[in-house]
Amino acid sequence: MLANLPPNTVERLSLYRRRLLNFPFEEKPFIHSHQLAHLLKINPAHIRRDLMLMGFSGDVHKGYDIKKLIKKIGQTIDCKQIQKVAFVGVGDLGRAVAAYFNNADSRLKIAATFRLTEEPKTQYADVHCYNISKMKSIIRKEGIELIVLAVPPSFAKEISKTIISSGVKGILNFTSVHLEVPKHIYIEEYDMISKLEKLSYFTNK
Amino acid sequence: MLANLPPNTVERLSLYRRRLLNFPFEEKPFIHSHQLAHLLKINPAHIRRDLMLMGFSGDVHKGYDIKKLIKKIGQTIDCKQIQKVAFVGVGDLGRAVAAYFNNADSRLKIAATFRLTEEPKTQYADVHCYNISKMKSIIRKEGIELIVLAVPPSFAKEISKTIISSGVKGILNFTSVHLEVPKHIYIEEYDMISKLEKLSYFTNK
DNA sequence: TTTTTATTGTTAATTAATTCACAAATAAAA
DNA sequence: TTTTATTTGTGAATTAATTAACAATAAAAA
Ligand SMILES: NC(=O)c1ccc[n+]([C@@H]2O[C@H](COP(=O)([O-])OP(=O)(O)OC[C@H]3O[C@@H](n4cnc5c(N)ncnc54)[C@H](O)[C@@H]3O)[C@@H](O)[C@H]2O)c1
Ligand SMILES: NC(=O)c1ccc[n+]([C@@H]2O[C@H](COP(=O)([O-])OP(=O)(O)OC[C@H]3O[C@@H](n4cnc5c(N)ncnc54)[C@H](O)[C@@H]3O)[C@@H](O)[C@H]2O)c1
Repeated sequence: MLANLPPNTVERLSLYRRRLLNFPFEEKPFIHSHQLAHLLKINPAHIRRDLMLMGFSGDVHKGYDIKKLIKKIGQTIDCKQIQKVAFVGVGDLGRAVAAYFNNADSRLKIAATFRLTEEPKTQYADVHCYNISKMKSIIRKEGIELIVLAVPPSFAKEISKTIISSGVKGILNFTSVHLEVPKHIYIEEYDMISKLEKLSYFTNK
Repeated sequence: MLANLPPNTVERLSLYRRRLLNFPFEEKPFIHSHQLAHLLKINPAHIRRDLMLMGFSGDVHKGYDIKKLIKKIGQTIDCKQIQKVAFVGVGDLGRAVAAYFNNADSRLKIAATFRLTEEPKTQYADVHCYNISKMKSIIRKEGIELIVLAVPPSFAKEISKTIISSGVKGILNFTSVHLEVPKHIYIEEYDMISKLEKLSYFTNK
């Protein structure tokens, strides 16, 4: 359980949980590996293997107890205490992610959002939206460890420097800008266009 | 070049292109594998291998000619003719992706967007925004092949049925809902929260 | 009761992805 | 001219991810 899980397993466990939370488990409290696999379009052996890595067991006939599984995934991948997240840049993308995030059950908590001006709104995702100039002090005061960065590309580099010097542990970078970060900061990037272009390539054979 | 490239290579080639398009190649027309690798935080051998798979060669001392490389990536991963894309759901997320998309250079073209009502705006990303009721006929009339789906979860299943029956080839599904699609339709899903939860897991060791 | 059927847990096998390592090439330095 | 230093291109090695396979189990059917 405390063993180091492979990155892909961690990501899948998170996906299993989200799907299961949307599953009518009050009526159907158990699920088989092939059923969950079907929902996620992956191989059933994958699921059994991932759950095994967590040390989670199902019933050989009933399958997996969904409530227990959701709980176990939490114990495995969630941090022990609440870990605070800030959104830097709350335009279309930041707002979409923040809203989506607020529905998700986990031990991550949005503690602040930052943008250039405080107007016209001072709250997003039920937390205060501060002017970017207050970012460093608030990250420190609140003990924010994770950042979702979604500012316009032209500001990304400059803002990332402030973020890094505030002592965060991880950044999910949505800007397409290369950020120079020290090794102890974990950075994850994502590009939706590359997904679309991949889709295009493979639909054209 | 027409060889089947590994999925991860296709995705990376797209990323290389986006980074290179943001690179000042008018002043610095060549780039070395280790420089590009640094920008993308990957291994230089990775880059050399991916370019080799495309059949692209660099100069052993100057490195890779950036303009030529961008062109070669296009010839390799872009479709031959323009391939049309529609955005179904143009809320925060759909708008963010559509706007980002419009900056990106490729042979994909947003041909229409759809949402529940036509008000208050009838254009997004410079194309007309139609009422969802017109989706099927417009997908067919325009020959739209790819869909970016970003509607509220409660509508996703129903809307996906219409999309499928319209004869598209691929769907990039941002809703967290399981969609039943026939095998000949390529579907790609993405979940930002699982990325954040992964970030959380690995920043906590 | 016995047989059939289905599913888990797990090891082994396979496949895919990544990285290493180095020959070949050649510009720049000595 | 000769040496040194780099960097590409690529096969080989390694590592990670995925899938197959099946013994063990026990419910359900016969
Ligand atoms: N990776 C992807 O797939 C992807 C997809 C869409 C958008 N993007 C990128 O995400 C970023 C945000 O996109 P968007 O559509 O939400 O943009 P947007 O213009 O709607 O929002 C930008 C946000 O950043 C804030 N901001 C602007 N300047 C700032 C500053 N100096 N300091 C702090 N905050 C500032 C604005 O107040 C606003 O909240 C862009 O960089 C865009 O290119 C990436
Ligand atoms: N995968 C992820 O990481 C991720 C992240 C954020 C949001 N999401 C999901 O993406 C979707 C969109 O999120 P959002 O924040 O943009 O939501 P939103 O409410 O801002 O936008 C929804 C859009 O869908 C349109 N719509 C509503 N009902 C419709 C119908 N019946 N037919 C056609 N269009 C309809 C609306 O007009 C609007 O344009 C949601 O399902 C959300 O859960 C996923």
